[in-house]
Order: sequence, then structure tokens, then C-alpha cells
Amino acid sequence: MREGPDIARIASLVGDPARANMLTALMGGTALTASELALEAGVSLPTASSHLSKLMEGGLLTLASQGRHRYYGLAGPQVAGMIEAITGVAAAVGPQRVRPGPRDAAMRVARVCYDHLAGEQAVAMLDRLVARQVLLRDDKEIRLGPSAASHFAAIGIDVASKARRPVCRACLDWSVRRSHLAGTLGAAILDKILLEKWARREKDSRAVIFSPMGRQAFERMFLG
Amino acid sequence: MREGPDIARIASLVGDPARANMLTALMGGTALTASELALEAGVSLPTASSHLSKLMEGGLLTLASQGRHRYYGLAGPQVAGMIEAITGVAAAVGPQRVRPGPRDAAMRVARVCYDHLAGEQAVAMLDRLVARQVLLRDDKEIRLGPSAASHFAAIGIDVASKARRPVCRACLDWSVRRSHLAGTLGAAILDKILLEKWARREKDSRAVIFSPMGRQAFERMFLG
DNA sequence: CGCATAGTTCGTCCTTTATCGAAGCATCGA
DNA sequence: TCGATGCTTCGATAAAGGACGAACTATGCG
Repeated sequence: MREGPDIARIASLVGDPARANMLTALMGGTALTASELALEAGVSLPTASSHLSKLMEGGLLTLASQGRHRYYGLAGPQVAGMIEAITGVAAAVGPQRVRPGPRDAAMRVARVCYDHLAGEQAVAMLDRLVARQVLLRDDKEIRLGPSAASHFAAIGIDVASKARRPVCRACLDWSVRRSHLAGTLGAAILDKILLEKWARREKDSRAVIFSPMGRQAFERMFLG
Repeated sequence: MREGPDIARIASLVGDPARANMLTALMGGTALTASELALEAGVSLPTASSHLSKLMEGGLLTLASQGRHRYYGLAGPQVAGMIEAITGVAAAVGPQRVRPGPRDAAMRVARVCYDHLAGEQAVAMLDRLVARQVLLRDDKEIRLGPSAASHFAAIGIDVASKARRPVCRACLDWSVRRSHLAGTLGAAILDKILLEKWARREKDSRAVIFSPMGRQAFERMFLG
């Protein structure tokens, strides 16, 4: 009964625990089926289906049907950004969660944030790239340094801006409370990490686990 | 029953229409009393009071008691950023609101976004400052240009970074879908506009109305 | 064609919570 | 000290919406 966009409608979609768990799961970047999301949210299939249709109707999800599988994914970076913003507030406002647990510890070290790497590793990487002046940062803004093109070309990443999306963007890390690298460059680096099998995705989690070899390679490449 | 920060808890706080209206009202940047917020949200005083204590408990608001008045305000820029992010998704997802109305038209032109200016005017200003190289922008990142210090000093704004907050930050405008200027510089410019009485705040709204004289002065200063 | 798997729809139960009137505190002004 | 105003707490009511089992639809496989 007031102005502007219907913010309560969107927020209440995220405000249900089952739906919040689904959205959080989808922050991993890969689309999931209804059954997987039901498991993830800890509800029955019918319940999950009902939630999913609400999220669809609200425009927060996209649906890709492949045979008898229906893959649900986040509707876009804007939605992902909103989830991260809410996560940030939730983390800042109340460490009233007890039991950090081993799952959370791994998440703090390295995890996927929609399409790029987040966590302590990612924050350290950005710090190092800035210290070496591959990237330049003024406060929270990041841009490419003079040596960036050749530096990333050497490891097979083309830094020439192609998409409408910014090449590098700062993304506030909810666990460390400092920025890590997002944007197409952040996404490309995560691709590289997984392609080279330096790390693997933990099943049913956003956590990213580096192998000992992979960690060395990553550190040589980005933290050296 | 899963990982990380309790995002559903925060989102459900914003997910109630009455509370959403209150938070939207507080995006104006000024703290308001419980009665004002009750009016704003269209609910009775007891109902508003109940909502406010929930928002307080959730850590989204701060409270300043002055005599028998109790002023509620947003807990900080992080909360404001979250609200803007949700607003952005809501605006992108569904222009299913009919009746844009005169209120909304004014809002699109110029409005307050927590502590800085947003809307078409603000977007135009940022564009112009970038074109004149007072500010430099790479994609979505903004930093000061060489002439920035002297340029802003001339109109009484000290650009030397003092607070922990970044001097300039990009903030995505939900109506125009492009960035405007936030950060301490954005806040200082809004202060200037109101101090010089180039514009006034519309009562009970985030809209900012420029006077004819004020508009000229503003354009001379920032769009010239 | 028939069975198995993936998913949605329907009907019903039940918890959650938003709402307001009335009464209770607290602070100000005289 | 005594109203008056601003706000909160209490108690009762009503409505919204989340949960699941059972039945239904659709796709794939043999």
C-alpha cells in the first residue's frame, strides 16, 4: 500500500528457512533438481515443489527442463548479490550460532560464491595480487594493473573485457569481513582452479577443498 | 538446521509488509519515532511497537532515546545496502505494480538513498563527473581523479579520506539500473545540496525536490 | 506397452504470527 | 503531585501459510 517495488514480497520468499536453504545451496552456482533441493532443505518432495513454484513465480529462479529432470538455478547475478548481502547482514548481526563445526571451518577457508572463489584463500589471493600491483585497489574498488594482461595470459586467462559484466569486482566476504575478487576475472580463476583439479567441490556444500598439490600450485600462482 | 549465518531470520524480518515499509522509510537516513513509523507502515501503535522490537532484536535497527521520544534508525550502511539489493531485485523482477503515480515520478528523478543522492539526477551527476575526469571509473569501480581534491575543495568538500568508509563507492540505482555515487563523497554532496537549500526533502518520502534556482546551481556545479 | 523414476497437484491439519483494544510504565510540563 | 503524551506489554482473535500423504502426470527404459 505504499511506494515502489514490492520488497516485502521478495524478502518473504527468502524468509522461509526451507527456501533460504535452497537459495543458499544454489549459491554454489550449479543448477539442482527438485529432489536435490528437497534434500538440501530437509523437506519432503511435495513441500519442496511448492516452495520452488513460489520462488519461480517470484522471479528468483530459472528453470531448465532436460528430459525428466528439471534443473533450478538462480535467476542471475543480481539475485546472487542480494543473497550475499543478506548473508552479510546475518553474519554481522548475530554470531548467535553455536557450533561452528568442521563444515563451517572448511567454508571459511574456501568456498564458491555463485561463480567465483570466496573465503580466506580468496581474500589472501586478492591481497597478494594487489601487493604485487597486478591489480590496483582504491578503497573497495578494484581495477587491472598494467601487468595484469600478461600475468593472466601466462596462465591461460584472457583478461580482455568481453561481456557486459565488469572484469573485476570486489565482493565482501561474510566470514572474513574483507573483500575478495568477483567479476569475470574472479569467475575465470575459479574455473581454472577446478579445471586443473587443484581443488574439488565438496558434495552438497559450497566448500572448496584444495588438495596438497593443488594448494601448492595455487600458492605458487597467486600467492607467490 | 544447516550451515552458516541465519539468512532466513533476517529475510523474514524484512518480509513482513509493515516492517518493510518501516525499513524503506528509514532508508531516508533520518531516525524516526515509533508513532511516525506506525503511520508510515499503516498499522496501530502496539503493532508497530511489536515490529520494532523484533527488528531491534534482529539487529537491523539502532535506538536512540531522547527524553520521551525514542528514535529508531537503520543499524548501518551494511543494512542499508541489503535493503537496496532487495529493492533492486524487486524492481527488476516485477514491474507488476500499476500506477507509477506522481510520487514515484519524483522518486525516480531524485531521492535519498540512506545518506546520499540517488535517481536520474544522481546518475547524471556521476556520468558528468566521470566525463570530466574528476572521478575515474573502470566498469563499476570509482576512484578520485587528480583534479578531484581541488575541484571539491572549491565547493567546500574535503575529499581527504578520514573514516574507514570508502570515499566513493558505486551504488546501483534501482530505478535507472545504473550506478550513482555513494560513500563519504556521495554523503557530503547530499549534505551540501540540502545545506544550500538547492532542494528539500519531501515529507514522509525519500523524494528530493529541487527548486528552480537550486537545480540551476546544482547543474552549474556538477553537470556544467 | 508396462513398469520405474521425477515431479506436481490436492486436501487437510496445524503451527506461526500479525493484529488490535485495554491496561501498564515512563517522561515531560505545570 | 497530577494530568497528558509517547510507547510498551498483555491477552485474545483471526488469518495466513507451511507441512505431508495420497493421488495424478510425464518422461525414460526395456
